[in-house]
Amino acid sequence: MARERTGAGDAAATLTLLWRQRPQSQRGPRPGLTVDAIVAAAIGIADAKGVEAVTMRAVALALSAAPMALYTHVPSKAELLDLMLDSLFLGMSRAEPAGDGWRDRLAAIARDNLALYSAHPWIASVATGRPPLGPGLMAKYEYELRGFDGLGLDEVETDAALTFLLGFVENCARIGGDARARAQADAMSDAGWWEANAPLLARVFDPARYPTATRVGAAAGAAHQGAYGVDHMFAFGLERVLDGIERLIERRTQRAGDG
Amino acid sequence: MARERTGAGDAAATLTLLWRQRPQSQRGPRPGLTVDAIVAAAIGIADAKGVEAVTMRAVALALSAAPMALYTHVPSKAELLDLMLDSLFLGMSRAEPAGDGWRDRLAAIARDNLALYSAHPWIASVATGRPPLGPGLMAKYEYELRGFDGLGLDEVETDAALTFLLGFVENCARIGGDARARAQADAMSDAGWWEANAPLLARVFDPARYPTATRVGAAAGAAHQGAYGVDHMFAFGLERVLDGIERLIERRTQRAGDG
DNA sequence: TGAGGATGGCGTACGATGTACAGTATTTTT
DNA sequence: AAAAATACTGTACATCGTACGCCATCCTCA
Repeated sequence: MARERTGAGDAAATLTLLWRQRPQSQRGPRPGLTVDAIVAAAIGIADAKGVEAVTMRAVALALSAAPMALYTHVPSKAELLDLMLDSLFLGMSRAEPAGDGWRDRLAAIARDNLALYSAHPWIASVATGRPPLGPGLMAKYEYELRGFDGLGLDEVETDAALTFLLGFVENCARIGGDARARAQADAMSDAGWWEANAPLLARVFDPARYPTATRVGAAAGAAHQGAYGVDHMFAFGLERVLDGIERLIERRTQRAGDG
Repeated sequence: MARERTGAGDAAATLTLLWRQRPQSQRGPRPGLTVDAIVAAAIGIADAKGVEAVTMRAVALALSAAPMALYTHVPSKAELLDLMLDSLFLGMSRAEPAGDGWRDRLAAIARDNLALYSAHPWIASVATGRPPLGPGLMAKYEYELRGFDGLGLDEVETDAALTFLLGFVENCARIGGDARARAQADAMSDAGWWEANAPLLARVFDPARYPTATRVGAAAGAAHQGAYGVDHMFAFGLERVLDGIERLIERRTQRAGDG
């Protein structure tokens, strides 16, 4: 029922935390906990039981510490979520793309992002808002921008195109993650849900009033049975995204030739 | 800190509620509350103070009722959110598009959806998950599918293209809504945030390590100052989306000519 | 060889949330 | 007039993030 947001804490504190710039003093007892350990434990819980299971109490329990002990290292839960995200960004694959052409490069970026969401479905429900400007995001941004090298787009266009591509992937991941979460919660797949509710819907729904919706909905529903739905959505959308970017590139190349 | 999800309740109960199919019996005291009144009050609170302010207690207070009185009419908060959404869908503009060509039709659909998100920014953070299969969504789906009439796409392609288009708009709305919410919470715009944190970031961030990110980020940051950022993102992305769909249409038309 | 001070960690407690449960009040039906 | 069904209310509970104050530990300086 509850969903979390990132980037809500004090900005300066968050930045120094993300870049691990806190000067470690000598006085005082040895820290038994570390930021990295806390982040790792939180990610583990999120992967295993979803974000809503990531409570300060649960994270502390996983580390055999008292709940309030976490606050020595992390200002609040919002910062913890930022740290979790950036940590995963930092760990993403950055294989040097073997210049297979820009379409393959961008498709690989999209697939890598989808894989990240797939491994950690909770990211899609947390990654909204201002992204954490940590080393992970920076490395990711740098790497992904390189995929646009030599396409003739200017800086603003490149950033917009990347944002467009990533937004598409995130949207797919969100829908896919929700579908999976629901299937788990209901112990019933989307297809099963439809079958269970079809007769009920038939009683209230007048096909004559919504002819197009009836026709298209039936065909789309049949085609999207099971987990195949999101895969198809991703494949279809990715082609549209790349075609759209291709048009932009063509126009820019043409303009450069004119000028 | 908390975000809500829809579609979590009992499916059959939700459907009868969405379509207002509950048989009203005669016995017992006159109802002082109605589903519509509850939904309207909840929407009012969400518009004024955000979804997180929509608590059962707050909605009840707005209706001068006790918190638990709501549960007579609405099974749970998840259903209430479903009802809020479907109610807004039902109220959307459905001007018959004056056949200006399919690009204008789809652009109008996108703009109408963006306007809805703009008037009720909280929708973007609630509209995840299985959509409420109520009269509002049905009417919306029917209307929007009509925008694809005569393009030569089959049913599955039409549904996929519409989902693609709407997903793009929702993503824009989510980012825009978050930016606005942050600006309100911090009493500081995104631009102001950047200025305040730039020196701090400069201390931890090594431009030599991320040359592309530095160059593109600076240009994109300058271009996206203020609220213009999301407008630009929407305009840019919409062109890409329509270009991508255009390619698909071209291919289908060509195939039909071949066959 | 202490004394002082900074720091890590903990126990308790508070306000907010959704909602279960057990009534009470009000109306129609028998 | 009694019974049954319905609308509403008051209280209570588990769970969450986290403010606050206390203690234990360790370095540093006298």
